[in-house]
Amino acid sequence: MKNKQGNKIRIKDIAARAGVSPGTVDRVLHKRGEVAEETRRQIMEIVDQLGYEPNLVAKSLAMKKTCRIAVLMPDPANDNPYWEKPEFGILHAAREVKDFNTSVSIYNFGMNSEKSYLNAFSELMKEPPDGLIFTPIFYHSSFDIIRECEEHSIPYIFMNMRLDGCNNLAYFGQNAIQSGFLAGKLLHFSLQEHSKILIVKPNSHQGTGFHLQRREKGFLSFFLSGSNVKDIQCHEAETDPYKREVLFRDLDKAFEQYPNISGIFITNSRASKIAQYLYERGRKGLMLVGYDLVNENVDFLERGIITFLIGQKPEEQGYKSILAMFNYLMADKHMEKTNYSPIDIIMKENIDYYKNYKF
Amino acid sequence: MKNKQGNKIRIKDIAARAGVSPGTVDRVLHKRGEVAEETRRQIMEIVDQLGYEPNLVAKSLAMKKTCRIAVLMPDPANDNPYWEKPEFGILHAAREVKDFNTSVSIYNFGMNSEKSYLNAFSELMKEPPDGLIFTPIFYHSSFDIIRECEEHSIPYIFMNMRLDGCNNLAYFGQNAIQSGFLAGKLLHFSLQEHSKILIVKPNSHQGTGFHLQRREKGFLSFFLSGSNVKDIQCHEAETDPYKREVLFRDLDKAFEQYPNISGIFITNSRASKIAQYLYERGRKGLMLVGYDLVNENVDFLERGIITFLIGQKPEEQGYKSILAMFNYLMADKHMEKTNYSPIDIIMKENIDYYKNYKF
DNA sequence: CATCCTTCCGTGTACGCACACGGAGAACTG
DNA sequence: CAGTTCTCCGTGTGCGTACACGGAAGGATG
Repeated sequence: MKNKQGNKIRIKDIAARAGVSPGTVDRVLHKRGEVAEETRRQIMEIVDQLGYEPNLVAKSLAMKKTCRIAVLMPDPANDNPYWEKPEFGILHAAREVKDFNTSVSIYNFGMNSEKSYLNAFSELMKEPPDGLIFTPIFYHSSFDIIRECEEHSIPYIFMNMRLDGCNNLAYFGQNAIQSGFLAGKLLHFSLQEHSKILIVKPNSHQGTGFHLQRREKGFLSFFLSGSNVKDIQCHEAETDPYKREVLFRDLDKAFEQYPNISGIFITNSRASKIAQYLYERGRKGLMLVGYDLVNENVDFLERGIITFLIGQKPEEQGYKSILAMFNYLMADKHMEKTNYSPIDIIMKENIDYYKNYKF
Repeated sequence: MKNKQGNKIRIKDIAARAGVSPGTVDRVLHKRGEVAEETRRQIMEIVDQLGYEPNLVAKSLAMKKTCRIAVLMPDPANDNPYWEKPEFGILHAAREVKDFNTSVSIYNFGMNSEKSYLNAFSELMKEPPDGLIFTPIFYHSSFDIIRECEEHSIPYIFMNMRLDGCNNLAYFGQNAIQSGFLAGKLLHFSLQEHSKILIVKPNSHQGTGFHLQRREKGFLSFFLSGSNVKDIQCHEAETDPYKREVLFRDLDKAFEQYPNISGIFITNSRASKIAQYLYERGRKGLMLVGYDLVNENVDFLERGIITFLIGQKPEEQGYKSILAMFNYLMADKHMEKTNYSPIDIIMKENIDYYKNYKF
């Protein structure tokens, strides 16, 4: 039998063994001096020997320290329902850490407005938090934010997106290039030889284009690598999937230009819009690969119009970002700098187990 | 700004509002009577109004109650390295709940020995635990175990495998039929028309065969459904993948009988053995689909000899089983009865994000 | 030798909750 | 009306840790 139960070794026990009072042990454990070297050494020996581990429950109860974590992310209500998912994870984590004297505040901004981004940040800086989690969508302003964080010694974590060369504690998000590569593989897998693929590139008004470019890069690199044994060709179409007329016009044009397209890859989460197009135009049998389990996408996946969705566990990204910051601030626990979420391959046959994320 | 921070409403606050002492509020909250109905009503009103939620940290510190959770599962050392994974999750959960007066003890048995199964159970029943988590591998003995649990009023959770018609609190595991169905889809996807598939059926000495049968059933049901538009044929071969000579002999025989097999599906976690066979025999270009991210499988997946692995997050199954039992015993939180783990589709291109499970 | 400071350590209180104990007052008994 | 029981409620202590405070012993200083 393997027993992993509480050692039940308390500060008091160590004190008794060492013949001192609990206060002394505490001073040693917290390295706040005022203990004779000989006594310190002896106590540390007993600590190591008994394998003392502090009771985190009692610790947090006694701790006066409270910590405030701020989150700066796009508004799920205004822009893209995708952002409900990280928010869901964040709220879940917030509930878990609430009783540990930790509060979480979410500040939202509009994805189309760099100004609202900076406004939300200065709003949260009215009471500087102990740690910041944010999604650095806008390139230049993000560096302003980073600078200000570093001036105030506020540690920060990137969620969902990241910038290179920063002193962020960590990044929780996806490996966009690799996910694009995988998308390429999936289409290659399911298509006949000499097929043609259309890559739909949303002309992003904002900084989020960064991600999309990487996905595309990964996608293309699959077909440029030796893996393209089926000699599949890629074409591109730039459009605005948020505007129905524009999208339909651009897709019509693309199909006119390349009539025998049999696979489509779209680099953002608007695959449902393409699916709607295919449905209305009566084009069947095409493979369609996109990103993210937003409701509309899930619908079309279940109806068989979207073939694959690539998931990235956005709920988990939010959840883990909060917990990592919490552990860093309250327990001095450090983390890996890069934390890629899994690249989930989701089809009609396994969507059921992904669509409602359970913690 | 959305703020999800601690309400900071304590029993003391409620007492002050109601003009009574904290002890009275406590009696009301714990429904242990000795409070005048009028007072009770008034206090409950304030509780609802202020939205009081107990501080779980302080609660568990003050709680005298301790709880012991026992786990009964196959020995990872003796049998199948697969079982290291649920154990990993269990140990992780054990660490998290340790400071909440909860201990976790793991009892192992050999998958080939129904006797060791019952032995381990009676061993753990020497001190009956407050809750039991187990993998009901052996059909009949499992019902003995269940009966004894119910006599002692010990709640139990099925992990990884389950029996129908029981009063288990919950099941954490996979949907074996659906995962087989998905495997069928994957092979169908990646094969040409009129291909032939070989299903390798391990002749399981033990009760674990249950799972394997369901996977096979799901697999076949895909090809029997209208989905088999490519007219792919399935053949079967029973063998013992644990014994190299037997396996090689049986596979040689199968390839002789059906020379143009281009896809193989194996229903348990020994895909690596088939891969080894294909490698040694120089058979390339076959699609091979199997289960579980045990090291050998991961190796062959990375080398491109295994095409797909189906994962089921065994670490999470272990972790969630413990946490669910903990929440049930210590916080009266109830759970869903059926908790399927996701059916992860894993290829060479996304294995990196699955092989080392991170909590 | 009195005074003061330094070094080292013990004691006490608080964190929010659970629960045991006991006490005040009403109600009931003989 | 003294004595007993019962109802309802306040107080106190402990869970394991953090930290403030203060105290004893010893040395330094005048």
